[in-house]
Amino acid sequence: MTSHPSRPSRSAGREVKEKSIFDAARSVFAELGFRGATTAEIARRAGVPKANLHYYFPTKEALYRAVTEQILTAWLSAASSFDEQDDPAQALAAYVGAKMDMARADPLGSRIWASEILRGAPVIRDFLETTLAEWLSSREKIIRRWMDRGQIRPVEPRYFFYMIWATTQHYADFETQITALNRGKPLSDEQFAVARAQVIDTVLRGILAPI
Amino acid sequence: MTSHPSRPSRSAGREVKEKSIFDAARSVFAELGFRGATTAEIARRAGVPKANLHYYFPTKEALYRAVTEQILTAWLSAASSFDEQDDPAQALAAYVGAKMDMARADPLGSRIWASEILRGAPVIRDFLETTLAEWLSSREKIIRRWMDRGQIRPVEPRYFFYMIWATTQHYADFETQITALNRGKPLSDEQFAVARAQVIDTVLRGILAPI
DNA sequence: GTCTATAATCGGATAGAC
DNA sequence: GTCTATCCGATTATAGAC
Repeated sequence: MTSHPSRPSRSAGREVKEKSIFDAARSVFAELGFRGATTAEIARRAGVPKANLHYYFPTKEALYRAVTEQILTAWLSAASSFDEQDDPAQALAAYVGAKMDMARADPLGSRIWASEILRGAPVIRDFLETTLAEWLSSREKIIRRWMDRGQIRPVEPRYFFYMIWATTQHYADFETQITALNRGKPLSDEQFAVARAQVIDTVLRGILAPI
Repeated sequence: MTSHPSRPSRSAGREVKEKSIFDAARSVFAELGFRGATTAEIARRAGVPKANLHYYFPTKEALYRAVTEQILTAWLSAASSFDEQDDPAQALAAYVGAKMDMARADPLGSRIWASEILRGAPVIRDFLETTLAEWLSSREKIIRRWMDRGQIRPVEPRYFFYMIWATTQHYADFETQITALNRGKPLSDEQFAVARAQVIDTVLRGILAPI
């Protein structure tokens, strides 16, 4: 009975193989985008025959959607790190720090997002227009409250968030360039820690009202 | 004699057609990257038969190299906007402003650069490791001189430049996302002017030593 | 569930008439 | 210089044996 489970989810081997395909897909999509990626290359990196890949994920698009789905889920959980705290410095430092940690922990996710945006966001457009837009609006209100209280300088909240997103994601999306400018070596943990602290500090100094 | 010039450069029609292919290539490479782009789609957008494209640019890679070549040239001319002036605020404001203007004037160039970095920079790697690295080193010295004089706060110059690059290029690379977050409308000239001013202001406040 | 073989289509590039 | 017709390798996906 258990040797040939009709429902694949029962098999532990399935999960392992599915994950290796999934991970390989992430790396190929991150490098080459949806159109540039080939199922042959994904299968090669996963170490499975191409037909096997199509058994687990019927089409290239289904695989791509599964990958983006996971990225949006991860984004949602990280977005909550921006809590409505009373102290803007503390809240912003936590948020920017979390974004830097994400870029470090999952650079591929950031790159797939970037690539999807570059091609016009056909798959995640709805997410951008609904979930992301709502999130941004709600945070905008918090920022404006801080401004009204004189806790931060007056800024246009949207452009302020774009700066945070751009700067933090840059460490993932442009890792190739950063490495090339670092004598060919990826940033060490120590270097990244310095960059992380400096990004937080510069962002805060840029927006906090001088005492 | 002139009706069938042996050297194509003699023909004015050639320049027009070459440019339309070149421009179409820029837009397709910016959206889909080198691998994702197809010569058929480039020819379609240029309004020429595919074979005609291959007459002017023998291979897809030759066309891509011509496109990147132009981007590196544009970068070099913009890089000089960071002059060794005595006043850091003035020099940095000019540089950041110039970068914002570039992102607005030529978003495609920025996107092609981003896409090239995402795939590991096979074509511009040498440029990154030589020209760009040297430029960064020389500017780093200027920044350190300003720090020594107490004109700006102590920062790691490299990460400071990464923030400038990331933030300014974000307006080109993530235009799709920014538009989606702006009720589906691209930033107007007025909105962009606000963003531009705010980016300059925030960067300066983040690094300038409080008086 | 797995994987070799293959169908069907796409994409880069060229031949050769005009 | 231009462009239709076409070659041929690459690519997505499936058939069908195991």
